[in-house]
Amino acid sequence: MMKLSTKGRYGARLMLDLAIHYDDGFVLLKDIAKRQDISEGYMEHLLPHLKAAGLINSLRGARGGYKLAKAPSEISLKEVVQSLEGPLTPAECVVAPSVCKRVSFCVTRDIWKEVGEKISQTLESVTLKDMVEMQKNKGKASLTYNI
Amino acid sequence: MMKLSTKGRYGARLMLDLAIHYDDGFVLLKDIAKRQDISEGYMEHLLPHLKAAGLINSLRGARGGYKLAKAPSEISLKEVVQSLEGPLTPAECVVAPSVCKRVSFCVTRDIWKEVGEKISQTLESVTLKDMVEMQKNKGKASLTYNI
DNA sequence: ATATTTCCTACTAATTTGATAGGAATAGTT
DNA sequence: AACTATTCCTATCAAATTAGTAGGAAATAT
Repeated sequence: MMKLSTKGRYGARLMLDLAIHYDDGFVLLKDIAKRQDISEGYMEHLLPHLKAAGLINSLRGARGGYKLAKAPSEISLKEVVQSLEGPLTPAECVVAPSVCKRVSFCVTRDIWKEVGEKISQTLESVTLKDMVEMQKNKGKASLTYNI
Repeated sequence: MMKLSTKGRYGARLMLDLAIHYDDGFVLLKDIAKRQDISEGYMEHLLPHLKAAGLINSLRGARGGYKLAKAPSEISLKEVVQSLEGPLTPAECVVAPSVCKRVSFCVTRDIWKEVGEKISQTLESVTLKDMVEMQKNKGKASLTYNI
């Protein structure tokens, strides 16, 4: 149904959490899981992908944990989602022409390609820093209106 | 993986085929299936959705078949995909807030919503007529370069 | 040494996806 | 009226994907 899987969705929240705690050194997965209300065991599966993409660093053992490999302003949501979900295109044929013999004359493929580019652009325009700012503003709003 | 299912992909091709044969009256599913190289039995499952969305008309019995309910220029790809895949949003929470208790303060949700709007805009800007034109140009190009 | 933490692999349950099958209802044709 | 062609409807099924659990090995600080 044209949906992100939990990989992309949880991954975005995980990285936002790391961005919020960017100045706190290494952050425990346990703590992220608790704050984000995501199963620690499942979230563990996301980390190798984020690490392979050069987005996070980790330290094992006591006092270990995870932290961003770059400043929040240097990491776009596109990198995060792409590292977890693969190519941001709505159809496989765009990125792997061999899956369909109609690629050379298929009009829908051209359109799927365009849609993928729009998705990429949108996600690329949002950095983790932007998201932290958005979060701060949300907190302020709820303080103003909900109390 | 942020992909359309075959419903959306096959549906787009089905509707393009109907648009190409818009002046030929009722078109046989059998013929569409043959031209598009899609299993007739499977494609049958797409038609009720397209009909419910008011995009096609059908006639049973001998001399029956399917045809567009409106001119190709009056049908956007968005309507087609949406009728088959449901809401064009990358996360369920955007359209069904009850699935997650974090919606009120979740930043990622705001972003998923924005991405969904971009996808909608892109698909809405393409009509079946546009796609027919694209197809014609492709045919011309292949005639020029491939022979 | 010991406690803590990441890291790695295997397994499993649930859901979704893609597809097939059989026949009922309908509309033209002879 | 009988016949043929077609849409329409429902049930079933296999394969793939997704989401999650479990157990323990490797590494690091104290």
